[in-house]
This record gives sequence, C-alpha cells and structure tokens, in this order.
Amino acid sequence: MTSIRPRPATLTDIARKVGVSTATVSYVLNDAPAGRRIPEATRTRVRSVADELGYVPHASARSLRKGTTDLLLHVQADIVQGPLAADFVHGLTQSVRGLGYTLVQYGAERHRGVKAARSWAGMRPAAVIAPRDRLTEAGTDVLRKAGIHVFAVGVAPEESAGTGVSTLNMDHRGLGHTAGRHLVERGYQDIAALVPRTQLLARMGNERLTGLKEVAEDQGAAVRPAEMDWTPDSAADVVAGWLEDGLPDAVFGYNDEFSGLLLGALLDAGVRVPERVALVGADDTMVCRMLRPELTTVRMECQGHDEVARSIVGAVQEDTQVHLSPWSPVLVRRQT
Amino acid sequence: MTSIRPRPATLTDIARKVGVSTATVSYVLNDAPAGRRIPEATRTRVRSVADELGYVPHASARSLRKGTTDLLLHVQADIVQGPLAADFVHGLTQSVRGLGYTLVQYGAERHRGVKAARSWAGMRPAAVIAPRDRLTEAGTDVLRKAGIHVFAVGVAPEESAGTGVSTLNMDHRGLGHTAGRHLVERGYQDIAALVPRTQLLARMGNERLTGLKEVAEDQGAAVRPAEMDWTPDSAADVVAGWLEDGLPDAVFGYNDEFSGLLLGALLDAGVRVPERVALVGADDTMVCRMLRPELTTVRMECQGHDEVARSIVGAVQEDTQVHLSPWSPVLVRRQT
DNA sequence: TAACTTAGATTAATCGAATAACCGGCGCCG
DNA sequence: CGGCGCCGGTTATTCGATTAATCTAAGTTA
Repeated sequence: MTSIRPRPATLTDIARKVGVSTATVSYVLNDAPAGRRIPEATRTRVRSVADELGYVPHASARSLRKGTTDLLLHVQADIVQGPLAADFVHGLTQSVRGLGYTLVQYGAERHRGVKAARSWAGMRPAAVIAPRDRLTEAGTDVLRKAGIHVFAVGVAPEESAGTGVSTLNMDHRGLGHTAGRHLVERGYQDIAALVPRTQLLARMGNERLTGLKEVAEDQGAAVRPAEMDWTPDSAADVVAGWLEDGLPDAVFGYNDEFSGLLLGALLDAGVRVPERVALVGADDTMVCRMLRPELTTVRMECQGHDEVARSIVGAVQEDTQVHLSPWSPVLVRRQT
Repeated sequence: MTSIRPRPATLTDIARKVGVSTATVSYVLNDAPAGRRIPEATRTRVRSVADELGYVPHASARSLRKGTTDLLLHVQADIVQGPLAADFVHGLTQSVRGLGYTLVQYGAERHRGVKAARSWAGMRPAAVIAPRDRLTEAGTDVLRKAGIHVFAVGVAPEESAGTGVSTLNMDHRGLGHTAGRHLVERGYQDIAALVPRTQLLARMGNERLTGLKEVAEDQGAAVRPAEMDWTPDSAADVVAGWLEDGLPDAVFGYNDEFSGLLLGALLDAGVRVPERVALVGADDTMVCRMLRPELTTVRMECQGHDEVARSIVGAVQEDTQVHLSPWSPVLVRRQT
C-alpha cells in the first residue's frame, strides 16, 4: 500500500471551492489591505471554506514572494543551557510571536564559521542570533551580505562597533560587583574566585572575576583567581592547592554548579562552610537549595521579554545596531 | 542613510556572470542528476562564480518547487531540558544533517493543540517531533493532513496504533527496574519512591515507580510512593510525613534533582544518609557529584545518534510508523 | 442617453530554483 | 548522402502566495 501523502490545501483549492479567484481569497485571509472592497458575505464564505479545508498558508511560498521571512534563528551554544537561558528563549519565543516573528533554535556542535553561516543563510532568516564562538568575521560577512541581521551573543558593544552587528550581553562584571559587594561587606579579606578553564566559559568567568576584583580591591580585600574544570577531580585539586597555600576566607564560585562541585571538595577536606570558608554561587538555580549549607547566590533577573522582543524586532526591521543587556544582578542570601 | 538591504545572489546572477542559463547552473550545483552532460570546464566556471558571489541556495524557493522541506521541527517541552535531552538534540542535529535534514527546535509554552499545529504546519516541515502534551488529536490531524510525519514523544506505541503517528520514548519502566534491582539486592525492604506532582513529570514518575514496584514486590519488598513538588518546602513536607509514618530504608528519588532536594531535607531532619536511608537518583547529572554523600544514580545511555537519525529519516521518507526507544538504563553506584 | 463612478471582483506578473522537454550542430556509419 | 546518436546546452513550466493593474456590470448624474 503506497500511502499517497496528502497534499495540503492551497489558496487555489479554496478559490475553486468558493468560486472566486485566488486573489480574492488572499485578500480576505490577509484582512484586505486598505482600499480593497470585499463584502462581508464573500469574506465569510472564504473564511469558512478555508477553515473547512484546514488551510495553512505555505510559509515558503509567502516568504519567497515577499522577499523576507519571519524567522529569527537562534544558534545555540555548545554548552548545556541552564534554566536561565531556557526561560529566556521560551519567553522570547512567545513575545516575538506576538510581533509576527518566529524564533527557532538551531544547534549542532562544531558547526561554525563560513560553512555554518551559509547553512543558516539558506533559511533566509530575518536575523541570526549566535554566540560569539560560532561567528567568524567571514561568517558574519556572509550573513550581512545576504541581508540578514546579526546578533552576536557575548560580544561587547565596543567590539562590534561599525560592523553593523548587534549584541546581546549579560553584565557579568555587574554580577561580579554584586557578589563582591556582599563578600566585602561581610568582612572577608581573602577572596578566591573560580574561573572555568573551558574556552567559552573562561571569558565569562574572567568578566565576573574583573567585577569582583574592582569592588574588592577598592575595599582593600585581595582576590585570587583559581582555574577549574567542570569535574569533581578538578574541584579537589583546587582545594588541595589552597590547603597548601592557605585557605581563602570566601570563594566566589563562578556559578552554582561550579560552586556545588567545590563545596563537595571542601567538605571532603574537612573544611567547614561557611564558618571557615564562605561560598557564593551565581544564577540561583535549584542546586543552591539542594546543598548543605544552602548557597548564597546572585540571580540575574531579566527585564520583560516583551520589551526585549520589541528591541530585537525593531533592530531587525530597520537593520540598525542595538546593544542589549537585559539582565540585572540581584543578591540572594542564604548562608549567614 | 537608508541602508539598502543587500540582495543575496541568485541562480540568475551566477548564470548571467558565467554566460549560461540558470538551468545549467542549477544542474551543476546539484551535481547533474544522471544523464546530464556538462563538461568539467563549465562546471568549474560555474562553481567558482557561485563561490565568488557567495551564493547560498534559497531554501524556501527550493522547497516550494520540490514540494518538500528538509526541516524536522522539534517542539520543546515546557520543562527545562537537562543535559541528557540537550545532548540528544545536539547529537541528532549533527546526524540528521549528514542525511540531508535540518533539525530545529521551536519552543513556546502554552502553545498546543490545533492552533499550534497550524503554526508548525506553516513551515511545511518533513516531520514534527513534539511532546505528548502539545499534541491533541485534532492537532495531529492537521499535521497528518498536511502530509507531515508526526513523532509523539512520551507516547506508548500501543497508544498510537493505527494513527500513523510514530513515537519516541524513554524506557522509564526499565529505569525503575534497574533502580529497584539495585536496592533489593542490597537488602532494602521498605522502599519509597518520589513521584513529581507536575502533570508532565507525573507520567514519567509513575512509569518509573511501576518498574520499581515490579522488581521490588517480586522480591517481597514494599514500595510506597510519595508525591512531591519541585520545591524545597515540598521535600521538607515529604520528610516530615515519613518522620510520622516511619522512615523508609531507601528512597528512589525520581531523578537527581528531586533526590537532591530530598537529600537536603533529610539532612536537615538529622537523618543519616545512606546509613539510615539510602538514596538513588536518576540521569547521572553533575548534581550527583556535588552532594554529600554523592548520589547513586541510573544513567540512561543513548544508542548512537546516527542510528537514531537513520530510523527517524527512514520513517519520514516512507511515511511509515516507527517506535523508538533508544535509551537503556545503566546503574552508577556511588553510595555504598 | 451618454458619460462617469464605484463596488467587486479578475488577470497577470513575480519571487528563486528545479526539471522535463526540446534543439542545433557535429561526427559517424551504412 | 541521409539518418542516427550524442554533446552541450536552452526554453518554458511549475511550485503557492502576493499585489499592482485592469476589467465588468450596475448605478448615478448631467
């Protein structure tokens, strides 16, 4: 039995059934652009037939004719996205849909540069939103030349000046400030900061570190960075190092997850937390609530998704650069 | 300055520049379907000009003409996807790309049923892969009528018999078996199992519970379920309840994250883990390595992504039903 | 009654790529 | 010398939707 794949209904099908031309049907279904005169009777008939046939407009055909798509292509980072990113994407998807756009995610590891840009460009999205490590200069060029707006995630506005590339950032330095202020206020003088060794995370880690330093050193507290991998062994190594060189009073653990691993290693070494070493994470994930002691953390709160969506869509439509940084740090105290 | 949005190069542009017709260009760039005779010299010229102009085929135009897309639309669940799901999607994206398909994710909460199906169908994807709670019967119908293959995630093969809908499942019962076997073998007789109260997770929780029960009761061990929300308070409530009714010997915590919250509550109540109550999670996330004691867990190992991709693509191309369940449970012992 | 308006449509071109059908010229063979 | 085959292409149509331009019949006005 060769199953004949059903052919979706088209404008022509509707037109034939109603007994009018496809033009009329198109006008009706697009709510008659100004100046068109179509009596309510016709409109009703067209709409009911469209419904009956389960008509769904063919996005490709439409975009081919109009020369633009309603697609916003979000290229995912290699790293696993936490709840913060997931929530952002979900919210944004909803918001841009209200503005007539469709946000989709596309993610394949090790797919970057010109080759990747070409495959993104093939979909002719209105914009590509991609993490910095996926975008090369040549790749960005391919997109720009195809008339596609580019958002670089994790690229500072200064870096993208004059390139026509918009940016979307998290204020990691501000996050560092918030963590630093908390620790300094509570009298800690010898503060350590974890910095992930992975390429992508290292950049963010260093920015958080910078923010922490700015606040701490201003108040006469010392900050020492410690590189760490995303493994329990690496956490143990860090702690072992400290046991030799002297334990810090407090640790800013980059994020909740790195902090969690470190906490395990500290407890294994018999270090009392937070009495001997205080620990601050970031992102306010549920991990904070699983650990004992619970983790003090810095949550990044996102401004309304609707507002972010409007900024993005505005930039896309005018093809003007914008630089967004919609998250602000908020301290969540859990350890004394 | 009104920036004229650059127009991407088309077949016509290449044809004009090379001095041949668009047909020739098309044949060359698609590697001359059998029977076509085009000398190497022409091929080379066409290809070099295409390259020079940065030509990227217009996916919409192509799909309009061919009547099919290379799109596989993965509709994301409302819940935050863990590393397991993320890894699956990344791997699959890569694998299907090798087979000429493009997997994209689309996620907006509270977007389900017929309305959602219509918006998915608009893209004319070759297939829609969606979690069960996004698919209504009517919605599935819209897709099937549009000639789109449907994969229901989390729907048992029996449920989808005769509907033409393929399924993609995780063997939660098997996971329960593995956890149960471990606990029974270690002599635990009074086993509790957490079951999430959230709609979507409850289904999986109950399947895991069923598997656990099958093994345990076969060996004369008792299993008592305990409903829990994804909050620290709820975990505390569960523990409080047990303190009244009697603590179990062991707990299967649904997954690592629920187990983590429960562990916190147990420790708060002064219960020694694993001496008084043993705890088993699931998914083998890094959370297991942060907690003290570390968590014994059941990891779901996925068979090769290439193989899964082939099954999916095969079903899509033939429009035949398949029922996939590519994960198998593996115990990871960490608590004695 | 002729000229003009207007409501309510229709016609036809177009977007970019794929592809079936066709075509002119050259060489070879009987 | 006529016919056949093959080489290296070209022409023209098609996919589904949009939209500017046009058309028709009825009604209005002078």
